[in-house]
Amino acid sequence: MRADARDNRARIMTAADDVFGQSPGASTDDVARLAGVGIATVFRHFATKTELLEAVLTLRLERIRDRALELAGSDDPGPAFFEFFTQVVSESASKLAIAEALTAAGAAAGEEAREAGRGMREAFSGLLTAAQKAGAVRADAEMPEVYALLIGASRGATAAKLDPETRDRMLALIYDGLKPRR
Amino acid sequence: MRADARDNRARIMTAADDVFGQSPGASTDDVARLAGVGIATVFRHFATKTELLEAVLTLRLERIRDRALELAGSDDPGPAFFEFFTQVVSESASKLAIAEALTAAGAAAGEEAREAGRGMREAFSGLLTAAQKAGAVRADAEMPEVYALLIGASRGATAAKLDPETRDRMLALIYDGLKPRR
DNA sequence: AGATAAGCGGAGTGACGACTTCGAATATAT
DNA sequence: ATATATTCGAAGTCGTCACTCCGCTTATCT
Repeated sequence: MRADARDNRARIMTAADDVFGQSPGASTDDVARLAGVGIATVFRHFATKTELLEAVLTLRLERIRDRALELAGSDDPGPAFFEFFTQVVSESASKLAIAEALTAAGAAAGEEAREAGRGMREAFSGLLTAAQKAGAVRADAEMPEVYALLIGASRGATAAKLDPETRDRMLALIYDGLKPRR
Repeated sequence: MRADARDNRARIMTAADDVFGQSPGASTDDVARLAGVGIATVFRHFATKTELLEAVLTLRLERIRDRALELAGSDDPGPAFFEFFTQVVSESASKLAIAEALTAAGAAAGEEAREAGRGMREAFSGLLTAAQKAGAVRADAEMPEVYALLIGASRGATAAKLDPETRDRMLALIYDGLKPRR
């Protein structure tokens, strides 16, 4: 692969991440313009718009997974779990826009993105069980509903454009529900 | 207004509610086809697609508000609050699709829909304070974050396509966080 | 029943966006 | 330095969708 081609690919990805993160309905032209390349170049690297969206989404998911794995190394599982939860919710706005764009564009997520999602959930699951073993999270809360809470909090915060204080108060309520019953 | 016109208007509204509730990206033709009328008829009753979406959304919001007002009359405020919460979350899928279609189509919601949203939130706020007075919900939880929870739970349940059991387990976690600390 | 005004359907129209084509430009290999 | 194969960008093409125009139909009033 030629050096300039690789450069362009990278520039397109970051531009797409930016553009779609802000408005899911953005056009391919918008991406090309921000990346400083022609439209054809975008389509040469990503055969379809859906493919581009998938690539961007996959990257995001992998970054979140890495963050989870990093925190899993911590020797204080309780705080690690809650910190991860909070972080994902705070950064949700742009990620969600991209996921939304994908479903809007071409129905289901492709294999690549689905695999990335799986990896992310596994890492999160690891954080959860560690926090439970440490007694920071009630033992009878299972992965599906806790994950649903994560998604819900993220989407809620994004949709309602919550200011940070309200978001933190909402998270505090959720965390109280997750803590062991006294 | 002629009788057949009123009939058609009603048929168009229910068709739109149905169609947009299932897929926010649906076209006006789809609505006309389901309603059994021509496209022009749709546009005669609703000058723009946005207007149609707003009408449908407003209707939904008003129905929810009415449900809240109805439950506010109950003499058992705790259960009334939680029942309302659960019900809104269960029915969220279609409502959200419509709200999404609106924002996707024409930016912000118009005056009519915003007014309906305000009314709905007021009714919900009434349920909340009543439940707090009855000691069923912790007193230090305020409207903004509780409302954020409602939105989040709804969006989460919809986005993740939760099966009813997981959804109920998630709600149980949320409700535990809302109950007074022991 | 007959007049008439309101309502109706379906074939346009114009804009927009995903994707393609093709001649010009540029990186690498000798 | 020159050849050549790859990449580039701008101007298309094609399909879709919101919205309009106009001749026909039908409810309502006398």
